[in-house]
Amino acid sequence: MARREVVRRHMSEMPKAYDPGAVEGPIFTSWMTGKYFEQPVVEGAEPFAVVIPPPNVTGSLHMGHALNNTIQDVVIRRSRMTGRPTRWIVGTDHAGIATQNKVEQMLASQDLSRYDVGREKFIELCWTWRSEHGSIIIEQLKRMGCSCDYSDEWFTMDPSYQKAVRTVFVDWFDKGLIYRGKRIINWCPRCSTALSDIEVEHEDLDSHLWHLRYPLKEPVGGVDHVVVATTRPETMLGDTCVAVHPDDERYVALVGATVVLPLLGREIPIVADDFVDPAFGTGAVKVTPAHDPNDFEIGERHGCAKINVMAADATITEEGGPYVGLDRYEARKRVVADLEALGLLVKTDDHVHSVGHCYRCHTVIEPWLSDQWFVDMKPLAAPAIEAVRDGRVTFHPKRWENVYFHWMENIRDWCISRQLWWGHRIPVFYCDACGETTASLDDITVCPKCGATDVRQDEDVLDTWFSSQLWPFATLGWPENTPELGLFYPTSVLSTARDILFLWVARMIMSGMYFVDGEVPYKDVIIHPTVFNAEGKRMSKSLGTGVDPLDLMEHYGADGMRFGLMLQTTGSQDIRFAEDKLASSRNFANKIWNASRFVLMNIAEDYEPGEPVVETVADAWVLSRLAGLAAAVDEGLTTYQFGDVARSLYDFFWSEFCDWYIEMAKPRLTAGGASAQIVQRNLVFVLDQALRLLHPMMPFITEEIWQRLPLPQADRAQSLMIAAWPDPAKLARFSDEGAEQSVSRLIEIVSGIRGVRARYNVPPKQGLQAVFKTASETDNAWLEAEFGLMSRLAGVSGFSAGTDQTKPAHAAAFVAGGLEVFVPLEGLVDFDAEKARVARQLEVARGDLAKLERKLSNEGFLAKAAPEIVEKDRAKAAELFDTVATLESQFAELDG
RNA sequence: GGGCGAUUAACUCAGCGGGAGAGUGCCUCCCUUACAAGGAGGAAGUCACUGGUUCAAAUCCAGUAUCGCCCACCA
Repeated sequence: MARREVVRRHMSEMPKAYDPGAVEGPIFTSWMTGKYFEQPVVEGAEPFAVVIPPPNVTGSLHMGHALNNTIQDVVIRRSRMTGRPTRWIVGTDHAGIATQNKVEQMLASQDLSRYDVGREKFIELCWTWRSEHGSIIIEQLKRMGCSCDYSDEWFTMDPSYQKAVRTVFVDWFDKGLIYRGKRIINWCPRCSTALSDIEVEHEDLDSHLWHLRYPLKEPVGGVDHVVVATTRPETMLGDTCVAVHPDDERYVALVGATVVLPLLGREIPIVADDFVDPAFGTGAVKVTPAHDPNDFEIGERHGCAKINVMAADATITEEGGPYVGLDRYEARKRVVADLEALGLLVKTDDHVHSVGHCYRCHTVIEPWLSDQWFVDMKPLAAPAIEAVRDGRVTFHPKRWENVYFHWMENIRDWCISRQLWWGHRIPVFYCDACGETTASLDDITVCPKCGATDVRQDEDVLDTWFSSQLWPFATLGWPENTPELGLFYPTSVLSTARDILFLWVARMIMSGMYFVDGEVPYKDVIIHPTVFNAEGKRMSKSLGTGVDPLDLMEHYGADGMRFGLMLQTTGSQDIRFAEDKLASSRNFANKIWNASRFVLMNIAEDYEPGEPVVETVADAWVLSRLAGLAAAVDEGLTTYQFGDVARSLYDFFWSEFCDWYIEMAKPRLTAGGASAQIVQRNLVFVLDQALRLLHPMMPFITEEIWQRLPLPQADRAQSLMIAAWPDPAKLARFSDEGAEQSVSRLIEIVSGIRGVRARYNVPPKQGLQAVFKTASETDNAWLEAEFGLMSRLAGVSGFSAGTDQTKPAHAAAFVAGGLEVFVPLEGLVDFDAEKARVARQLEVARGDLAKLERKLSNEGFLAKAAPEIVEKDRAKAAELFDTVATLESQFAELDG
């Protein structure tokens, strides 16, 4: 009922310019009210699901989100229109470190730390923070028009999600895939937590290679010291041996000797180890097993002590003797200075080396020895590698599969424990009485082994990515065996940025296959381009190099931003964000608006909705082009070629529908009668189909217009969102090669005449005459039939045509569509200019002809090229030959 | 150290074996009853370089240069 009113809205309500701000809000509300985002499951139809990469609750929309969510919405809306039960699962990620940082900052503003408020209160504050800020990004997705199922919004700390996380942990723990160990991990002294290897960002920094002289306790063969090279001199406080290569003749005699560690006086051995590269530095390595993964290995092999000289905040511990309490960089300075004072600093070389930084706060990470929980990844990786290899999961573009394989085949164990408070607490309980360690789905207070009642839970929480990896099935209700899980798993497409390929994508495949019957979590993975700024730099809020999607939507509309992004999403090329593309898209929206306004304005009072009818070549042409468009769009979306699709839509709508078909339709509309009725139907039909094809990329404007279209009953729907997607197979009936050729020819001739008009500055209102010298009776008939259109489009009021026509005096002349065209211009022709122009054309035509003739006289070409190519070139050569002859005679005439 | 991507018109980018394209910008004309966020016309490119494959190369292969990205236990 409400819809009826909407349809009846008169076009006078359509302002001359499209105003996205006035349209988008109400349209989105109507979608929400209509519950179109929650499409019911239909028996027999193949479900289609996408899980959104859950944005952090701390997040706000940036250009990466804008692009990624446009892609997902395009795919989702297209699927929904094809009638498949379609769900876009939405939600947010609790984002352990990021959220904890936010709340800690908040506390810091009151001069408080998390320790001041305590764990319980702190977690409570995190929940409060989440409820106050966590839905900002969800609202921004709505602003973009994203058609997620907001009625079922997920959060990675929901009770059922917590259950999924615990189920996974306990299962892997019981299977021995999760273990605890004392290892060198990546420690962020600022966040005060361990990080996994892939949460560390390496950056080459200019630094130094310090050469330190370590004295021997007793000289060996006259040698009283060994020189080691290091990039982190402060770690020498934790040195427990010096290593050399066993075959290094310079040092072989020293193996087994004792070094007195400077500054601390500790006696440490010289050991031989294959790891040492004799060519690097001095060939002698100071070994600090507690502060370097390689040194850890060497230390293990030689039974050296592991002395931890650094505290959690990267200050020196008591093990560092006089340096206790100093920050690591202050300690570095002091150690170097003190060694220099002792004459033990041999030299300081400039040295560039790669330094790891925390991916959350960019603090330099410290390799640090500590007790952590790990996942044994190799057994999980094997089936996930296989799934991509055999095509159960396909990456787009495909080359990302190699990146995936490389990482998966060299996968290392995953450190999953974090020394944070906000997150999924590790469900492990220790019994101090009997030493038992238990992983449990439910909290326990009694030791299952000895019955002691003072069990305590592990203090750490899990890596946020540990819970994120469960997203595709935890959001479908797993570990319960829900109907949703059966219907929508595996999901259809995952679209994401490449920087979380390992952190998230790979891990979802591994855990999904492990827990859901060996089934992959999604069939297609789209790795979309990264959006950079105009200078090609990463967009960054802190550096002020970013562009805010909300501002863009303000200026260009949500549709303008979406379409502009889609235009730039081509191949695998990263996007240097070009705002002028958004301006064209906003203009495009305006074009759609005005073309629609024109169509609606020209619908007669007694208009009867109905099927399109081919009355003229223009009708046949536009329907044929539409059929081609539908096929191209459908195919392009299937293969995720978003840029191609956007361009096809743009070109069809603007260049073909607006510039030519609407212009060709005008005389018929003005004339009225049966022909007007037919052309109205065709205009409505083509517009309707075009709006459907445009809808996934430009949902708002298309919906707003579509509601006003007078469609046949069968084509109607409550919303364009759920209207039928144009079926290329059905539209193929409109394909008409002949009509396409005929109109191409017409366009060529009209453009030629317009060119004459522009060259001689003939005012638009001044009519022109045209004389066509044709080659056959067929041409004459064709001209006779199509002249009406031509006259309107080129402003030609009269014509004569025939095989015997000759060039009138004072006429401009050109060749187009296989005809010689003369436009008499009494007194207007500038002979010199015209001569120069014809000469130029002649030169080009002769050049082309010569090139073609050379090709056609090449026996290799004739023998080996495909016959249809040869045929095409022959026809082209014949045409060029005629053109050259014509131009030559024109030139001769001008000469005389 | 290993790998990947890019190099096409002034700018941003398509095209990826057989006629060099688009948008923006620029030049000329036009406020024509859908749209000046518009219409019509136009100028503008040894497709980075070198070699190879092919009847045919912007397109495939190899190498070079420049820029960018990723991976790697680079004391």
